[in-house]
Amino acid sequence: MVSVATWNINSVRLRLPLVEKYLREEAPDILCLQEIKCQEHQFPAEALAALGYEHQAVHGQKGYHGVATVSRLPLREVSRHDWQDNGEARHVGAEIIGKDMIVENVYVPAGGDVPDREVNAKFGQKLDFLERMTRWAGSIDRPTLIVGDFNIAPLESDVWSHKQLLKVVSHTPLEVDTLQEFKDAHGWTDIGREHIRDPERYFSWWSYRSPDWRKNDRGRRLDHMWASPDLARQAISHRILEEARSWEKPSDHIPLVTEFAL
Amino acid sequence: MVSVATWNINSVRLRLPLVEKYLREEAPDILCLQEIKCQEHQFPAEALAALGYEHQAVHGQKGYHGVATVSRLPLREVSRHDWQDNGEARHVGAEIIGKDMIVENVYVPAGGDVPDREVNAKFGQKLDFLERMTRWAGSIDRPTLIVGDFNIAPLESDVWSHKQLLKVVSHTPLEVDTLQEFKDAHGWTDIGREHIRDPERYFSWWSYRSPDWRKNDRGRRLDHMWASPDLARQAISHRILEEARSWEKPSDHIPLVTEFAL
DNA sequence: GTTTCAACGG
DNA sequence: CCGTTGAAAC
Repeated sequence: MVSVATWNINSVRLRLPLVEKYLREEAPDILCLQEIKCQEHQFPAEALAALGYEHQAVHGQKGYHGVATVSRLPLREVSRHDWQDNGEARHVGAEIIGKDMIVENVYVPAGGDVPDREVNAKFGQKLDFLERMTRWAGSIDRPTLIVGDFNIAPLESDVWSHKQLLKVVSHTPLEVDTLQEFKDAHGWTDIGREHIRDPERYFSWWSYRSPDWRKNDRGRRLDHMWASPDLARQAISHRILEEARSWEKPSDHIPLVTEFAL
Repeated sequence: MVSVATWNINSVRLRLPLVEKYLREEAPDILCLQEIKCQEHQFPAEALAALGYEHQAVHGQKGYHGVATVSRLPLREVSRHDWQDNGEARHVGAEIIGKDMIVENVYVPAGGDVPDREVNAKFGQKLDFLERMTRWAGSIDRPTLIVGDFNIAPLESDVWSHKQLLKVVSHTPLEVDTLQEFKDAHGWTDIGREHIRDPERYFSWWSYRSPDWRKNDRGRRLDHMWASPDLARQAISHRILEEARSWEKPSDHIPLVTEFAL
């Protein structure tokens, strides 16, 4: 059995107590964090090692972005893709020793406000990032799990209002199509949606700007766990921790976890 | 009996819990705050009124400086001097209704790093401020108490090292002389030094930068309470609360309080 | 060292 | 709304 979790933590230093709480209470074997917002030497490596997560692959940068995979199982960092080719720390790949699984931890760019690559360079960069991921996906030759903040909610049931979000970055048809191309390039299985099936409501993020997140529930599913076909068949459970959105000083994202019969 | 306190609070919003603690435990009739660092609409008026300090004269500005006098006794704001003539909120004057006392609450500019008006405009502004106060002092015709952060430590026993601070802004002979001219212009009595007499050590401020403030004790007396001659004769006690420098997330200044037989 | 602001990114 | 940086001020 191997359990893998993913969580956009929005500053791992500020929210170290929440990460510790999560690891203590949920105890996944592997936790993939995005938006750690720190450099590698600032990552709370000892605090997480003290909880048993002594195997770590951290790709940080100053102030923005940054991803980290921490694990109770031995792990070897195998890649740091820069799919935007701009030096931002948005990916780290790790091999889980003795488990025939590669864990790709990714933080797709948010893409700015205007869904038009002509007027908003960030939107173009987001699409470029996905297109380069798609090219990369064709070369995968080992059972792979890719998780993280994809910053796209592909299904109607992935957002609180399909109609109101059609022109909002994260749910535009162009982004959804571009993500679908990535999906097809390797035949990924969307594990989350295998277990919480469309059209059931499934959100992983609620904006800080929208007050009373539980009552108004204006969420989106921006975080994902996708597996290679063979690996996906080993996924035996998947759950999300909505209550984490109500913790003291929360991240705007919640953790997702999948258990594999490995 | 009327007790008046003064405290440079270094952000009243951030340190509201400390102000509340002080008011609950020491219960002066009047508290003069400096460096409230907020606009008037942001001042925690209700919280202080709830403790009985419902009479308030607040002169705030965005982000910097700002003074406030809060009182359990009825009070009427009577002046807001701009002795720098640059719009900064560094003074508020209030009449204590039925007590024949004007309370002038002042925050003298710090004066920058270099004690030379030619190379450091802020030092010149500080001296200008004091000179304009001196001219104003000649016109005082009612029993007056002037308190606040004067940003000058005039006596040798007002600093941890007279020799090492002779060229440090706050203790230069030029500042001390300029302050003395202000003192002479009205015949102010330095109430603090009436009760904790030179050459006894008397500090009201310890820099955040100097670690272990209690052990190294590199303090200065920057905060003062000066009274008109007749009023000074009514001062029956004066004390300082050094322990406030050790409170959680403290101001770098401590509160001073004087009790008057009025 | 501590707090403020402004800018940026989300 | 929340977090980061970097400058300015004390």
